Amino acid sequence: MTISDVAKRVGVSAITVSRYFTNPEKVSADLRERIALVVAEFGYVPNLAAGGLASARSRIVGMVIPNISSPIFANTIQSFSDRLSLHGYQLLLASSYFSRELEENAVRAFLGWTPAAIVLTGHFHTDATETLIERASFPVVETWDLQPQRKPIQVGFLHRDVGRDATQYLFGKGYRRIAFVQNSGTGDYRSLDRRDGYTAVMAEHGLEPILFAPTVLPQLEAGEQSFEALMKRDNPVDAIIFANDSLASGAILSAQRKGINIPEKCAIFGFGDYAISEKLSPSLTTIRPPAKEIGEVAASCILALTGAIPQDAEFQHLNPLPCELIERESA
Amino acid sequence: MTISDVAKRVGVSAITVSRYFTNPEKVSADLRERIALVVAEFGYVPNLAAGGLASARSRIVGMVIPNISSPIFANTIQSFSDRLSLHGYQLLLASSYFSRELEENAVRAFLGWTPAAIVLTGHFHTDATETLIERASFPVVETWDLQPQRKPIQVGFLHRDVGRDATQYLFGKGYRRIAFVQNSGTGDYRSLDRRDGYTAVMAEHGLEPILFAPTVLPQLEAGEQSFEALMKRDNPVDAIIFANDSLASGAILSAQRKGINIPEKCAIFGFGDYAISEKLSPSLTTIRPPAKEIGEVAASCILALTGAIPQDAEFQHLNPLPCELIERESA
DNA sequence: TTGTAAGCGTTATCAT
DNA sequence: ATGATAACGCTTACAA
Repeated sequence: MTISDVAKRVGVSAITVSRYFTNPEKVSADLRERIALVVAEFGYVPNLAAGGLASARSRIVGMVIPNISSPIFANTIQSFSDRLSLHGYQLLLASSYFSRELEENAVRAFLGWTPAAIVLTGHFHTDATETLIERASFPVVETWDLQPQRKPIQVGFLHRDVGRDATQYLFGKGYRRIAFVQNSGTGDYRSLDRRDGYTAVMAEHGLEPILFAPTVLPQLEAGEQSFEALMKRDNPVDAIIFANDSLASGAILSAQRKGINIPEKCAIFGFGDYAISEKLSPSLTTIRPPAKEIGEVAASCILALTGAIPQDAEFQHLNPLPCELIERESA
Repeated sequence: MTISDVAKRVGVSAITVSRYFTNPEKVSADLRERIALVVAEFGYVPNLAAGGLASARSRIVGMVIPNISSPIFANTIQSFSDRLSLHGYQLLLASSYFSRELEENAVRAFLGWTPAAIVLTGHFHTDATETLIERASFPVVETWDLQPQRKPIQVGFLHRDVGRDATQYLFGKGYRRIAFVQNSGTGDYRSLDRRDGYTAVMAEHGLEPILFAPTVLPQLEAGEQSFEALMKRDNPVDAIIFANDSLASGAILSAQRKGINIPEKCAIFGFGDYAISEKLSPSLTTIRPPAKEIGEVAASCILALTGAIPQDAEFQHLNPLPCELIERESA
C-alpha cells in the first residue's frame, strides 16, 4: 500500500496525502478528515525510506554511547530518547565501549540514513570521524564533556573541575593521604580528566598523589580490590576518590563486611550518584553529574536546530551543566 | 557523492559498485581493489534510504523495551545490539514504559523503514499492534516471556514458574508466612505472573497469600517501605519475595540500618541478580534471569531468518531459557 | 563478470 | 488549496 493508493481512494493526488502527513495545515479540513479515514482503514504507514530519499532528510538521530549498562549513560539515553520521540524522531543507538574505532563504524553507518543529527559521547575521535562530522550537513552534538574551542555543539561539564572539587572537599575536611582509583575499564578518558584535577590539587597542596588502577573487571570487585590494596599499604591512605560510584560502593560494601569504620578509618568519595549510593551504610558522598539534563539539553539543541521547536534559546549558554557535590556519611 | 560518481571514477557502471557492497565476491578482485580505493579516497557512504527503497529491505532492527534504565533490560539490549552490529545491522530503540500504546507508536514508526525485524518485550499488545505484527513480512520476536500457542517467535521463560520456584524454595526452608511484594511501577505484567506462581504454591500448601504493593516510586525506597510495612503487621511475615532485586536491596539495606537480622527475623528473596545483590550484607538470594542470553538468542533468530547466518539451529527449541536460583545469605 | 533499463515510494518544484 | 512532473540514489531483472 503506497501513498498513491491512499490518494486514489480519497480521490486526490499523492502529493496532497503527502502534505497531509508533513504539513496538515496546508490541506483543507474536509480532505484531512477523508484522508485520515482511509489511512486508518487500511493501516497505511508511509515508507520512510522513500521519503528520506526524496527529501534528503530523515527523523533518525544516531547516538553513540560507551555502553548502555552504565547507570550514568542510561539516564542520558532515556531522557534524550524521550524528548526526541515526543517530536517523532527515532533513536538509532550504537555502543562504542570506549573504542574510537567502533565509534567511527557507528558514525559511518548512521551517515547512510541522512540522519537529522548525530550525538557522540566526548570529543575523542579518530581522524576519520573528525572529518566525517566536520563535513556533516546536520547537527553533531558531543555530550558528557567540554573542550574549549571545538566546533561541534557540546553538552557537558569539565571533568577536571569535578576531580578538583572532590579533592578540595576532602582536603578541607582534613584528609591528606588521599588516593584516586581509576576506572578498571580502559579508555574512559573522562575519568582520567577527573584524576588530573585530583593530582593538580594534590600538587598545589604539596601532597603526593596516590594512584591505583584495579586489575579486575566487575566494578564492585574492582572497588573492593582497590580498597583492600590501599588500606594494606605501609602508609595507608585516609581517603579515596573513586572514578565512579560502583567502584566506591564496592569499597563500602567490603568495609562493611570487614567491620572497617568509614569514614573514620578511611573516607570514601564517588562519582555518579547512582541510586544505591544514598542507601549504603555509610551512605556515599559523591558528585551527581547532570546525566538526565545532558540528554534533555542535547535533544533540545537538535530539535531547535532542525526547526522542530522554536530556536529562541542559545543552548550553548547552558554549559557547563552543573554537577552537585552531595555530602553524605562516607566522607 | 553517489554510487554513480564512484562508478565513473573507477570507470565501471553503478551496478558494479552496488555489487561491490552487497556481493563483493561477484566482482573481480581487480575491480574490487580499484573501487575500494575510490571509496576510501572520497569517503563515500552508500545512501541507505535509497537502497532500502529499491530493495524493500533494510538492516534496521526495531526494538521496544519497557525502559533502558533497568539492569534487567540493559543487558538484553546490550547483548542483542552487540551481536546484530557484528553483521551490519543497526538498532532502532524505543521505550514503552510498560504502555501498550507507546509500544504501538514505536512499532508503527519502525514499520516505515521496512525493518529486517522487530523485537518486542512480552506478548501484551494493543489489538492494532497485534494486527500489524501478524501482517508483517519480517520476523517479529517477543522476548522475556513465553505464551503457549502464540505465532511470533518467543525468547524467554515462564515467570509463573519463577514465582513458584521461589516460593517452593522458601517453603522448603521452613518459612510459612511468606509475602510477595509487587513492582511499584505499574504495567509490568510479568511480575504479576511471578506473583501468580507464588499465590498458587501458597494455596497448594494451604497458606494464605500476603500481597503488598508499595506506593512510592524509586525502587529502593519502595522496597524499604514494603519491608517496614510487612514487619509492622500484627502477624509479621517471616519471608518476603520481591518482584525484583532493587526492591529486595531496598529491604536489605533498610534492615541493615535498623539492625534487623536477615534471614533470622525475615528472609528476603529477589529477582534479577543485579550486580549489587551478591555484595550486600547479607547477600541476596535471588533468581538470575537469562537477560544476556535473551538478547543473544533473539539476535541469532533474526540473523538466521534473514539469512545472515546459517539456519541450522531451530532456536525455538532453546525455550524456555533457563533461570538460575542463586542461594545466598538472605534466604 | 559486467552492463542496461526500469522502477522502488516519496517529496521538491513549479503551476494552476 | 491542489496537482503534474521530475527527481532522489539505489537495486532488480534481464541481457550480453
